[in-house]
Amino acid sequence: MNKVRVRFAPSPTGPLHIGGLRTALFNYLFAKKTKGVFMVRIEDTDRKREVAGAEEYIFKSLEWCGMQVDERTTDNSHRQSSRKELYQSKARELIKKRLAYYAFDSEKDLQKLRESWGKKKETFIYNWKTREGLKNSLTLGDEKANSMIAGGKAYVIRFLCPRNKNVVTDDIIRGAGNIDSSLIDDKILIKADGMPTYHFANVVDDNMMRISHVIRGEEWLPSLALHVLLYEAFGWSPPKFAHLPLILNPNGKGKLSKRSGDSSGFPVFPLSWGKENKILGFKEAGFLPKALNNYMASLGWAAENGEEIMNMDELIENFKLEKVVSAAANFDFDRLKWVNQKHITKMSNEELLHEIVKLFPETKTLENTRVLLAVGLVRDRAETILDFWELMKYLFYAAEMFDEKAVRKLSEKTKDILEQGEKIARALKNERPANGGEKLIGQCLDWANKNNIKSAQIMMTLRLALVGGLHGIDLKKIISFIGVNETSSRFGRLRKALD
RNA sequence: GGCCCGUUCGUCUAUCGGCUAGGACGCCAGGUUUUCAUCCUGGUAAGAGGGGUUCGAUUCCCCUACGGGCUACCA
Repeated sequence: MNKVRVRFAPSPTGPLHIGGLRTALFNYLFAKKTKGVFMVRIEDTDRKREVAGAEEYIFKSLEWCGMQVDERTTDNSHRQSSRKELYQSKARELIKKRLAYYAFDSEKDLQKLRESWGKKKETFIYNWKTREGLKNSLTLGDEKANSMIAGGKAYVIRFLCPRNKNVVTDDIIRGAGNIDSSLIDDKILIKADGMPTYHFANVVDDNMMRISHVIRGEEWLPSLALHVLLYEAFGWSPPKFAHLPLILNPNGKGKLSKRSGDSSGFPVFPLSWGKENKILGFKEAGFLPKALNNYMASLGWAAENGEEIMNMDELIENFKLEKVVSAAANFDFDRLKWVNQKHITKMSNEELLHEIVKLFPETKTLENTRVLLAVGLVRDRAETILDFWELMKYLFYAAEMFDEKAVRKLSEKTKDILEQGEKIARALKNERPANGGEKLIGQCLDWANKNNIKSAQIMMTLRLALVGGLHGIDLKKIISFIGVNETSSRFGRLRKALD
């Protein structure tokens, strides 16, 4: 078998979203699995839709996800816009072979035709059915067409789609298919501005770049027959195709979109985007790239050994293109969070701290060993990296506010409890910090016992004083971490707050 | 409208004609945690409908329904 060469071919029309990223991932996994080459090609043939910064965003996103591009040029050649002349000369080859022709119909004319056909409840298609009544080099003759072009008349180059031909297609994921070529239109190959359309540039480039497998989204399935016809027209053998299932909105209605992410409160982009990075990405929301990759891979594919939590190496190891499912998958944010949490549990405290510092620069001002210790204390509770600061804040700073609901649960003996706590804490000030929690809580419970106070009540009171709410890690661990002095002062703070 | 693709628990999926349909997320219950989580144990819940083929269909074929995609000088 020839060496595998695959490409991820996005359009720089905006931030890459999770659908495109998943396509990139499956290309990458397949390339790595087969020791092949992973390339990126920027399909920027529509200058009107090009968005500044989008290309950079694509590369940054791939980098963040850990998908290294194997062949990356230093010039412009990864952009289709750099190859305008090539496509034009290729289109002329087809004209010479009488497999393509010039057309002069204006966009307005065509639009009118579509409208009038629409009124008849029919669809206008520019092909065998209609081309003979339209303005093109087939009806006008070569001579006339050439002189029009020489005279500066705007033109496009169209593919002369054969009639009544059964086009057989094959797909690694979906198997064989066949389509009647009479249904396909004479696709524009070269637009009036001289740029190629997607279909043409795509076929020419895949051939020139010796792409072995085209792995792309399902939305391209309807044009597969056209592409096959194009390869045939050139006499090229086509690559193998694999059309990936789409990622749908959580409710299954439509392709996953930014809008649904907004309204349901989850990101759809890997990195932040927009003015002042207004739109949050998965990165900023505290997701690990390996978790995102893991989750994206699970949309439409499952490892044969049943493994659910995999890093990139394991994904590559287990990946099989032919095992990708053909049905579209609904995006499920809850499951992504679970995958992320599982990846967090596999990381060391040091690795976690490294990630936390990136999201919370303020932690840099704190003593490193203390933060590391805190990370170890709270790590089991984190779903995302973004959760960490909220989870360990109280280990570094006393709460500014006390949870109101919790305050209402306090008994009339609260002040006694806190005063007693302060007394016990003061008496323990020479104790080794590590023992502080154990001793302090032990003595408080003894005292509570003797004074007819329920242990649950005293624990709740002390927790509220130390944390500011009724959540958080074991009280003994908190006290040992912050020390008896700080503990005493926090007891005092709550006592004063209740005055 | 036309064409294409799809349809297994609410969700992601397993099943290469033998199924008491498995796993995971979520949800519910219990246990651990003197809190909240984590964690553990258990539970809930599915092959769209109708025809074939077959000794036997979730699995193969056809029809219908539903969903999605495409139908541009966008990709």
